[in-house]
Amino acid sequence: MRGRNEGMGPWWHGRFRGCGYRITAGRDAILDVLTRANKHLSAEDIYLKVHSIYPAIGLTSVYRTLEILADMGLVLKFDFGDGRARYELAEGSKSSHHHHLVCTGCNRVIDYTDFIDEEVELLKRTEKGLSDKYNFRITNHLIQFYGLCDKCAKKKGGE
Amino acid sequence: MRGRNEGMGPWWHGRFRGCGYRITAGRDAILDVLTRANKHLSAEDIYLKVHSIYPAIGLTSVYRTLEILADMGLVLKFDFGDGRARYELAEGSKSSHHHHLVCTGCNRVIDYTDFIDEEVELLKRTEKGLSDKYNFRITNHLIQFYGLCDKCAKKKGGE
DNA sequence: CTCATTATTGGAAATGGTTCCCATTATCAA
DNA sequence: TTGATAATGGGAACCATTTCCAATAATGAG
Repeated sequence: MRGRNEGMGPWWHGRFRGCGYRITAGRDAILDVLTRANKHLSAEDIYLKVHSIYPAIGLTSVYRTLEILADMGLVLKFDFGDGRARYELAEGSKSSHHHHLVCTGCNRVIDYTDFIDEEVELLKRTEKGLSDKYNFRITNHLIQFYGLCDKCAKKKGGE
Repeated sequence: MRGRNEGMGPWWHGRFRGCGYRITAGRDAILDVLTRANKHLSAEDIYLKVHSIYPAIGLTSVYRTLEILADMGLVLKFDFGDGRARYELAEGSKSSHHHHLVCTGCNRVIDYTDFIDEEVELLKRTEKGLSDKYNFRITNHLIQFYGLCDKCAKKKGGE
């Protein structure tokens, strides 16, 4: 039952301290929500969930913390085209590496893990090539497919 | 000098008419700017450029036209993370298919065409698989790499 | 443990890209 | 030419995200 880190707090405390950031109740709560969530959440989603655990939280702090987390690479920030950013914990906890399939009709997002291995393998090679050629330190990649889900295809696409 | 379509107007008139849209001076000017541009432009960039050709244009019309163009697949809309969307003509005119390398430090964007063939080949296969499995009609894909360009890497990344 | 330093906070206001509204104008088919 | 109506543009509305700042809380030193 007990993990290997009893007495030393959650896994991310070390990361935070290592970067000179303080541990606060708000940040604890945000990380808690993110760890629990298995979907990509908007800042407001996160704010609401955190608020029910820790009502003193402010939306501003949510944004600030998410920015820090994204900078540290603990959180990935996505844009699915509906005007608000989505956040999800970078792989490590529950979530495995996946990419997104976005319906441009209803904004539904499907996480897929199929083909991921092949994709990641190619991406690694491409990353290497690009890093060398353009002298970039690549830290991340984004792959998304856009299209219409079955429902939206029926509505719009003829028939 | 003369193209093969003298007398019948620009290439996109047909596409527009085919979709039931009217041809207007503003739309002409917007397409003109987009065709000329070889970079991804923001809506405001486009507005300013069009404004110098056709001062009567309004920003609202630029947004409206871009949305139509994106829906028709003539224009691709990108988010590079700086809070404003970028648009570029889908391949066909000058531009060849490319992907983007985005510097998270200074927001510089590099278009690259290296590795594209391999990537596109894999993407095609993946698209096929995803379409079948999730019953999606995939119309588009997005690949971007994020990282720090040489300059930003020097500033931030130690040294 | 206490204190001082200073990062962090939350609320309200500001920002800024994008969309909405609507009276006016322009396109296009007949 | 004309009528139906799509398209326009300007300003206001919208809304996610940032900024500002005085109050608060986390941390390290003593």
